[in-house]
Amino acid sequence: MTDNQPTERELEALKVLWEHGEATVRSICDQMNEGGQQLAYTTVLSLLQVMEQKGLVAHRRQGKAYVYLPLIEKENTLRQLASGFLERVFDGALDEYLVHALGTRNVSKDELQQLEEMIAVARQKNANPTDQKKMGDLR
Amino acid sequence: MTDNQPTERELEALKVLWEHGEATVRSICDQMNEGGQQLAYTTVLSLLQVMEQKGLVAHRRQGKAYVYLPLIEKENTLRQLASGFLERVFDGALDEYLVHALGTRNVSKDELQQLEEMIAVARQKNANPTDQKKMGDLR
DNA sequence: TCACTCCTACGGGTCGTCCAGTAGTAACAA
DNA sequence: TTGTTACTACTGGACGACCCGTAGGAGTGA
Repeated sequence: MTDNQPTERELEALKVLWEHGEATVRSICDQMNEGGQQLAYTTVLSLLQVMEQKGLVAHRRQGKAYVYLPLIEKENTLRQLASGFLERVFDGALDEYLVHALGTRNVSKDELQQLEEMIAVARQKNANPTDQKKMGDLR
Repeated sequence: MTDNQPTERELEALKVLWEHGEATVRSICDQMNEGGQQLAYTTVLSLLQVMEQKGLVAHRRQGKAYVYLPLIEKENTLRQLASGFLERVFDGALDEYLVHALGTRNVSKDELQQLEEMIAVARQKNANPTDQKKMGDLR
């Protein structure tokens, strides 16, 4: 049913909806344009109409305006986008991705800290305490 | 001039060219189809013709066939794609990206190890910022 | 009633992706 | 020579994503 992945532009609109729960076309348009780009009102309206056809959003009338709300869940969507991109561009090699992402800009100390914590968590998940067949090569 | 980023399909063709240095349309087509998809020969040819117009590749005649070669560099291209995606989808939050990418599948011990090493390198760079002002130009 | 301002609907343009159909050429057999 | 096979490149068009100008409807104040 809903294996329809949003395009990148559609994702922008979804972000607004996820943040606010629901929003009018005008409000979505304004917020999408806060980042510097200038999309016409009708462009955003068309976008939402297509998205509704795909089952990504729904709308209800409020006065003379439409209020749109998201139908798909944020976490799932982002996860699928992240892994899809990783697969298509870096053939699934997470470290390859990271080395390029890290190469672009300076990463703050805090960010590095968070990354390390995430890796620690993943490592714990990985380690299955019941079958420690091998030596203690915890690094 | 060449700020023309390749699309995802174009990137597939570029990967083949980066790996082999240069290749005929037939050979590129075959290798793009190894992953399971089935693109028609003419599809790949059209793709390459468009890419040539964009300045991403060039070709020379070899017998009756065309041999294409890449005009843009791999590392730079991947870096720009990685950071572009990160920016557009995750608003630049590397940890956000990682938590979703990690959530999709199991990450091997080796991969985690490599990730940690990369973070260690980044941390060092942070501590000693004088000698990588030029990182962006070099690779 | 008229002008103004907001809204949605509609049609069309550009670009990326894809391919069927077509035409050219070389090799080889009848 | 003729025609068949097996390659090649080229052309035109379909479709979806993205974008917007314009038309038309509805409310509001003068």
